[in-house]
Amino acid sequence: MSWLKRDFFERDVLEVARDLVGVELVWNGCSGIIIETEAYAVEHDPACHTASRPSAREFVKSKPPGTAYVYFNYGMYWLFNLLVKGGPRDGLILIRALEPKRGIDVMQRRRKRDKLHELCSGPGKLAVALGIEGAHHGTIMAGRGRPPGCGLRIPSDSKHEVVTDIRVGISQAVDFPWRFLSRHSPHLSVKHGKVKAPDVKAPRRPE
DNA sequence: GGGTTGATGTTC
DNA sequence: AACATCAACCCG
Repeated sequence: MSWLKRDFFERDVLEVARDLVGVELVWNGCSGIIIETEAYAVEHDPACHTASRPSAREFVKSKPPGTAYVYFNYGMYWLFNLLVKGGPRDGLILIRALEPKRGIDVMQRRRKRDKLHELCSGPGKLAVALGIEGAHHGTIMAGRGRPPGCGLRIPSDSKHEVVTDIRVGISQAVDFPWRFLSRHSPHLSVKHGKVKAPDVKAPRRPE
């Protein structure tokens, strides 16, 4: 049982996203096994923040691999990502679901839910459960500078059948098969990725 | 079950 | 205006 080091995040973003399934995310007294991730690539991926946000490009440029990229979405939820950098493809990996392990009572209180499969079965949910907020943007999660309470650990008994799927909840590059999940886990977020149907209520383009 | 909707605020 | 979400609510 050892902490992931910085070089884990110095590889191709898809490889890292797949390898994170089965890894324990440890966060200030709470933890869970990562069972679902999504990869976003810095280059040639319209769904990645770097495609539209200068601040995200600056983050990638200035931070070391293994740094937490935390942002606020839909006016309500913090989403937790990890920076991959220094391999063939740089990117950000969204942590989408955990199997709760440690600090379950604390997570139940924060989530106001008792059932284990409702604690961390989604990226917004797991941030609430772990107590992740904007102040944690930039937390170093591997290598030198990592706070003692936070990190990524390889469990001794990691047995996961990793399945690939398309990414969830986006409207750009919807068909990239860059979602990775542990098959049959009861702690996943949504069941299957689906290509969004055209929105009939979308405003028509003026003549 | 599945589909729909409102809550909410940051970024560009 | 769009947005890497969630839970409550409807209907059946």
